[in-house]
This record gives sequence, structure tokens and C-alpha cells, in this order.
Amino acid sequence: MWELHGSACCYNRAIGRNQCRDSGPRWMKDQRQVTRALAGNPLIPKPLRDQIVEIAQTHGYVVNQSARSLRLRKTDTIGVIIPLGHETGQLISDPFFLEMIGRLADEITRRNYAVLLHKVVVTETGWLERIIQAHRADGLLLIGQSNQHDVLNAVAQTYKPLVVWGAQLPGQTYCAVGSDNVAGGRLAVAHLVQAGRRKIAFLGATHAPEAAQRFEGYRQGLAEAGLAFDPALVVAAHYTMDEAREAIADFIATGADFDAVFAFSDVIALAAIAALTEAGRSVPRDVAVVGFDDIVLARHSAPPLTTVRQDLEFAARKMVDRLFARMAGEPAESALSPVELIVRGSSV
Amino acid sequence: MWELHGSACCYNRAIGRNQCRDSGPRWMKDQRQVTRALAGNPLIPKPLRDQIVEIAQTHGYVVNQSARSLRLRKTDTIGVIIPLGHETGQLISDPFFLEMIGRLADEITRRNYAVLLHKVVVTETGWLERIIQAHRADGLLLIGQSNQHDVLNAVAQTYKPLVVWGAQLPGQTYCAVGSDNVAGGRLAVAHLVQAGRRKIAFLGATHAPEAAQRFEGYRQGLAEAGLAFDPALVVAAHYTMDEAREAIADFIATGADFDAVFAFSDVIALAAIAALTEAGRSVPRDVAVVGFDDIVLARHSAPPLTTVRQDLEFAARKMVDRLFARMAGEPAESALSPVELIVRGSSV
DNA sequence: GTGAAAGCGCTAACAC
DNA sequence: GTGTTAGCGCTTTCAC
Repeated sequence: MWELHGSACCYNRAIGRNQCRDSGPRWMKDQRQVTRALAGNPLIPKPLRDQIVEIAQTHGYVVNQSARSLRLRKTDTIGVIIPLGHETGQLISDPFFLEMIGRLADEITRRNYAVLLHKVVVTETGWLERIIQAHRADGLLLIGQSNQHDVLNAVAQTYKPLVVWGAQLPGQTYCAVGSDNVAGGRLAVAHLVQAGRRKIAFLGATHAPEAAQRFEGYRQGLAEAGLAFDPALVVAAHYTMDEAREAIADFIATGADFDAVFAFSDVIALAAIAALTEAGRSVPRDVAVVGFDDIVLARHSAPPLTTVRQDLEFAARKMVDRLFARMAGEPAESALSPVELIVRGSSV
Repeated sequence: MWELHGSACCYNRAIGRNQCRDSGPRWMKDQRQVTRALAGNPLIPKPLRDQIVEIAQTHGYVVNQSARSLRLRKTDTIGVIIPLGHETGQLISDPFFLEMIGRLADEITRRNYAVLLHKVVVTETGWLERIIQAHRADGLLLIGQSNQHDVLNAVAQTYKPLVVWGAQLPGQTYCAVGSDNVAGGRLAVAHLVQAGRRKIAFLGATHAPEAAQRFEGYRQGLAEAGLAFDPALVVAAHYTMDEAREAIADFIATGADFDAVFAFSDVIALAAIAALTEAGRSVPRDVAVVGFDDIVLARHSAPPLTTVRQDLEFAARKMVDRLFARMAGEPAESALSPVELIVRGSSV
């Protein structure tokens, strides 16, 4: 009864106006039934549903997502935006981002949504508005707020389904999920102090939101240990290994007096270890090193890297949860993802 | 003249049947003009075109991609598929993939196409057919052929816009772009032999297509150097660092006699260095190590890693070129991407 | 050049 | 239940 029953593509028009172009599934008796059956609608009795699904399968029928999206005004797609500022290098080289993207993709896929990847140069004004209005995604995840705090605040007024990975900042109206960077910085410093270090350098950017928070944690940690903050021990390095390595090599060359390094990320911590080793300083004997992220390689470096671990599984789940809540029109607050100190050979 | 001229969304219907829902751009006089202007159609004189574009911008008008896709039967989207077999771990941890995805995204974005990311468990039959038929993308890139050679051959009969990153295999009808893995294996072994090594172990998988080719290169390299192939020097390890580290540690524990390791990837080469160091073997003095990929970290490990470099920029460009050719209905052959030996401290 | 309409494939709504 | 229709927003075609 349910096989090749005539009628086609636009079942309705086909019958009514004889305008069928033969481009659609020819086996449908009633397209509504098919729609419902494939959607698992309980209005259709289970056995019939299964039968329809099976026939659809043998005919290789899959709903056309463009048409569905147009009709339903939803795309079943989440846009994941990777902002590129001038710091382009970071994303290419930092394993942290792959893991983040991978975990987000897992969470999104689990909900039967697709992932649309945007690499965006955020220096072009209107970048976010353009993405939003193209209606290619039902919601957006932004990995890192870069220096776009104001843009995000402005957009958040009218566009709700947006969640940002990054720091929570004063006066922030958009939803952000991020690690507890300040706590992470304090943990790292407290650990180094406890290991007997007194002259602890900070290696990394200090102005980007996340970096600023880790830097703040570093300063708080020093204060709590009764150590004075010394600006001479702050080494500016951005995100790439090459840059960080050069920066720390220059720092060593100045003859600076330091016995520990707290680095903004594992990647630049590993670069620091390379530079220190090259300069004949032993890690951890001469200089202890602590990183941030706990990338896979941290455990296998020589020496293994002590680091502040970010729980990306938790973070990705949180971000996607928040996003779907917002897509459903529910409120969703910003959230902090916990961090944890992982002590390995580079610091003790 | 071109400002808020009345009529709206469905300009045609709006006028004809007075059914406008006021949901579209209200400022359009003639939607066709807008369509053409935004597409940069030279039919419209340049000054008028610019004016229209500007007005559209001030009104925040962006074409709805779902509607456009439905009408044009194209999505301006490329699907990038990351296959997950049982070797799920590889993609999460291997920086090689991030760089690959990043470079592909760059190439695709440069052509004004969007990137749709699919993480797929390839053990479910019909995974590729389902992706193809959902019509969400105009073309597909598959990163790694996994063990799906037969599926790909079958699909390639009817679906043309598909390019695979991976090995070229006998009887292959789909388009593949991949590094010259055999040459890479030979280069690595020749280098180790020249450095005086004679008992060279192979660390990695030997059955997956790319791995098999690197393994073949290893065997050819041994033969060319007049060295006998010794199955006892083949250490099975898949893609994760943990696994590789355990495998090489076990291998060392057996008391095997070897003075060099050629590893399938940089990631497992780094794991091997970690295991060797832990076991008290010096790299490169006791054991020389050569990897494959030249990930960013290879240059900064201790010791820096000698490796067979894959040119991902070239590879990504090649893949996307081939794909667009196929999307345009032109034939596009498989291609080989060159490799290069980068000698660093781990082998000399 | 300008106005009118068709129709991409789908789903929801409405009438019977 | 079943049949019919509208219409999502866009682009192209056809007629004037």
C-alpha cells in the first residue's frame, strides 16, 4: 500500500495543477505523513512510522535542509566563531583550541545540530551583525572575546542566542562562560611559593581579558604570599611559540634574576622551557615553570609540565547548555568553569 | 528616489494580493535590483549599485541564506568531515588536524563559502550518503579516509564534489590528495642510516592507508640501505600519546635492541621521546627519533624533533582547488603533496 | 526598464 | 484521518 503510489515532489501542486517536475520522491502517498514519520511524531502509529521510515531509506530520501530551514525559520545549525585579530597565529598553533572546538562540536552534534565554522577577522566592523543576519545559524558560540567587548555588549541588547567563551568583565551584558582565571593565577603562584620560589616572572599578554585575569591572579598570589610585585618580572609575549621563545630568551639575556615562570598558556610555557634549556638553565632546578590549559602534550614534555587545568568538557557542556536555554527564550547567566592545579616535574 | 519606497518582503505578492506580513525589507522599490546589486551584477550601473548596497547596509539587510539556497539549489557551503572510527582520540589530541582544518577553512572562506563541520562516526552505515543527501553543502572534504575505502569508491560513482585527504590506493575512483608518505618514510630511514643507525624501529599503525604507506617507505628505505627488515622492530601504536607512550615503554621493557625510531606522527614521536627519557635512554645519543608532520611543537621539544614535514598550506589549497573544479563539473585527478625532511636535534 | 508571477521543497493549518 | 492550500524569502523568467 505504501509503495510508489504516484504523485511526486510538490504533492499538492502535482495533483492540483499538474505541474510536477518529477524532481521529488515519487513514492509518497501523503507527504505530511512522511514529514511526521521522519520527525518521529507520535500522531502516526509506530508500525506505520517505521514502515515509512524504511521506505524513505530505500529510496534514499532525506529532507532538504534549505527548504526545511526556510519554512521553519530555523536551521538546526550552531555557528562557532573563531575570532582572528592581529594575533592570527594563536589559533593555528594552539592545541587548546582544537580541543575546545572538538568538544563543542561533540556537544552540538549530540543535540542533532550541525556546526558552522566561521573564522572571522574582527577588525572589520559589522562582522558579528553580518553573521547574525545571514540566518545561517540558530545560535552562535564565540571562542574568545578578543578585544570586542563593546561590540558584544551592543549586539547582546537585541540578539540573545549568543554565548561567549571568555572572561566575565564589569558591565557585561552578554553571556560568557570561562575558566576562573584569577583563581588559576593564584593557584599557580601559591604553588611556586610553597616550592620555595620567590622571584616569579609572568610570561604572557596582560591586556586581553583572559590574560588580564590570569595576570591579576598572579598579582593577588604574590600579595597573599607577602611578595612584592616587580614589573621587571613581567615578560610580554603573545600567543605563538616563536614569539614567546624569543621573548623569554631576550629576558634571560638581560640577566634578569628569577627562579620561576608562570606562563599564560601551556604552549608558551613549553616555549619557555625550550628557551631556558637552550640558555643552559635547568628546569625545574634553576627555574620552575607553570603553564595554563593542560593540553595533552603537557604531560609528555621534558620535564612534564605543571599547569592549571581547564575542564573543557565541563566548559563546552556549559556553553552549549546556556546557548540552548537562550535559544528557547530562557534566561541564562554567565558561568565560571573551575580550574585545578596539576603538579608535574617542571615545578618541583 | 531609492529610499523607503513602499512595498515589502514578497514584493510581488505584497502588491498583487495584499498579503504582505511586513517581515521583509520595507525600503525596497524593486527587489530584483537589490538582488542584482548585492550580487555585483554589472547590469546595474556602478553608481546605482553602490547606492543600493549602502542603503541595504544602513537597513541591516542581508539575504536570507535558506531562501537563497532553496531557490538556487546551492548552499555556498563546503562540508568538512572529520571521521571518527574507534580511534576517536586522535583528533582531539593531534595538532596536525587543527592546522589542517584551519587551513582548509582559510581556503574555503577566501572563496566566500562557509564551512560546515561534521564529526562522524564512520562505523554507522550510510553516514556519507546521509550527509550528501541532506544538501547542506555543495561539496565535501573528508579529512582522512579511515577504513572507508570501499564506501568512498561506491559513492564516488554518483557523487562527484568530494575530495579526500589521504593516501592514493590501487583501484581508487575517488579524488584523493595526500602527502607522499612512501617518500617520507624513505627519507626518514635514509637519514637515520646516514647518521649511523642500523637498528631502526617503526612506531605506529601499519594498516590504515596512510600508516601503511609510511610503513612501506620505511621498508623500502631499509632495503635501499641493505638492511634487513625485522618484524620485531615494529611497534604497534595508534594515534594517542598515552597509547604510544605505553607501547614504546613496553617495547623498551622487552629489552629490544634498537638505536633509532621512526614514528608515524610527531605526536607519537614526542611520546616516544618521553618514554625513552623516562627509561633512561638518551635521545639522540642512545636512540635517534624521527617523526612525521612537523607540528609547531616539534621545533620546541627537547630535543627538537627531526621530522618529515607535510606542506599543509599546499595540501589545503590543492584539496580546495580540486573540489571547486569538481563542483564546476570539471575532472580533477588525485594529487600528491610533497614532503621534506627537517633535521633537528633528536636524530643527530 | 518595470511589473507580475512562478516556484525551489518543505511544514502547518484548515477544511472536510 | 485525508485532501488541499498557503507561504517561508529569494531569483529568474516572461510580458509589457
